[in-house]
Amino acid sequence: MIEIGEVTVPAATVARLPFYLRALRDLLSDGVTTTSSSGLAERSGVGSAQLRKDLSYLGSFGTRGVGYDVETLASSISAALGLGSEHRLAIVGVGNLGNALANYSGYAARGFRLVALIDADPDVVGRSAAGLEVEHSDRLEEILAARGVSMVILATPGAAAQAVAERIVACGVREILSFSPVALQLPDDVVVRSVDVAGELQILAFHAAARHAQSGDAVGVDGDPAVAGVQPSA
Amino acid sequence: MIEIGEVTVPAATVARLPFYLRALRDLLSDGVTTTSSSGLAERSGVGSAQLRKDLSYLGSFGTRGVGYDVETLASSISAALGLGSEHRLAIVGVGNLGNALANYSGYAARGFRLVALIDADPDVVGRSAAGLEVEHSDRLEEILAARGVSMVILATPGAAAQAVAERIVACGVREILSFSPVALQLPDDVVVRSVDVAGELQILAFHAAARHAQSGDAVGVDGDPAVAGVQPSA
DNA sequence: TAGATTGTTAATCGATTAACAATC
DNA sequence: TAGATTGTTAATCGATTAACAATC
Repeated sequence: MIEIGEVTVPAATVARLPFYLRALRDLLSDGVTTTSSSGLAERSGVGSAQLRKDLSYLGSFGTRGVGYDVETLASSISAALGLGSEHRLAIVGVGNLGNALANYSGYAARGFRLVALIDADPDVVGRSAAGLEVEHSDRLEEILAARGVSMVILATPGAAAQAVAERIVACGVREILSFSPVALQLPDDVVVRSVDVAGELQILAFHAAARHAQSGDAVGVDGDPAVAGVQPSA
Repeated sequence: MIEIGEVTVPAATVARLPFYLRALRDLLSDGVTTTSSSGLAERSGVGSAQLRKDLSYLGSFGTRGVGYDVETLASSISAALGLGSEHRLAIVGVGNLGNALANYSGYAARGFRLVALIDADPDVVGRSAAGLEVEHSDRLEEILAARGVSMVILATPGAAAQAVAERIVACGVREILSFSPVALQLPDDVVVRSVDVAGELQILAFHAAARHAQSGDAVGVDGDPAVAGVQPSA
């Protein structure tokens, strides 16, 4: 659970808010002004009861008998997600993946501003991407402070991740999105979200193995949120 | 839950197996031959009770009073994940991100073999990455069949994702790792894992907002697996 | 034997789902 | 009013945690 003011929002709910927001924005750009919990739920890949329950943690945004105003609900969720204020973002580790993430064009539209690219490799330092020059990690502390970075995407090799993460945290950063496949050991007040591509593939491999064991042996799949044709964020 | 043979494995457990496997491989390369549930749990970023419970779904691999043989346990988890057989992988959508994923060097070591790169953009078709040439999506069906693809990484723009996913599923592929931020509507027997970078950043933004509301307003964080300094896969 | 550590049980906790009263 | 749809309650379900007997 995550408490905001007097309100407590389950972690699982928070993880679904971006889905609702995206579905609402899609509706908006289709010119749809009103939607129901079942319509929005279908677009988001969840059940309508779950959608209504999730929204109920944030407040009461709909009209009984009518549904939700798409624009109002989008603003409310966006506000709940703290997307009103700009979040200044640095990418640390500008290899293949870091570079691809730097070139992602959706940051601004979502309230994020990429303000620094940092790497330890002299061959990478000095290159530019997304209008920024890659700077040397020797100057990490200085750069994070000067640019007011509050969030970091960590895309270094696994071996470097822990040490770099500690330096980042020492600069006061408390939100990290890590692509390094290691369990970072950091203070409890630091929020780390991890994306592990190889791990995701292994989970898929497990499902494939279960499927094969099933036909011929006796296997089935049951109640796994990751197993439905559609499902929210890992 | 996911049933394998007579055994049922909770989805949450499956999602942690890759962490244990990685930690075990790290131990192996450090020359460590034996570990305890608490030692391995710490490396994996989970509690020791959870680790033992997770392993108990797969079987009994340790020795009371002693611990686990690192190599044996790694093999057992690897087998459970179905990494014994090779999984043939295609990347559909070879933009920034798809290209970065193509250049990822860890597939082979993890039992995956990248056998095709497919894109719809004539400017991208014909380029090469990771020793493969990007082929046109007009020939998607033909390519997936000819190469025996069983798993696909989908990294197309959101607008194309649903249609392309349907074609992929029509080819018999049942495991998809999607980087497109849309809720794919696919048959229930298709397993979709989704990675949404912008969504992850939004979740971090929510935590940042909660933190700020906390100091000065009254907010706290409570029991969120994503909130601990270390935590498993999104 | 004494110490250590597993595997499992039972209790707790959190998340999901179904149903429905409130109400537009 | 009749129909529709929300917001919420209560029941179910699944996951985590703590504790401990089994046993090396």
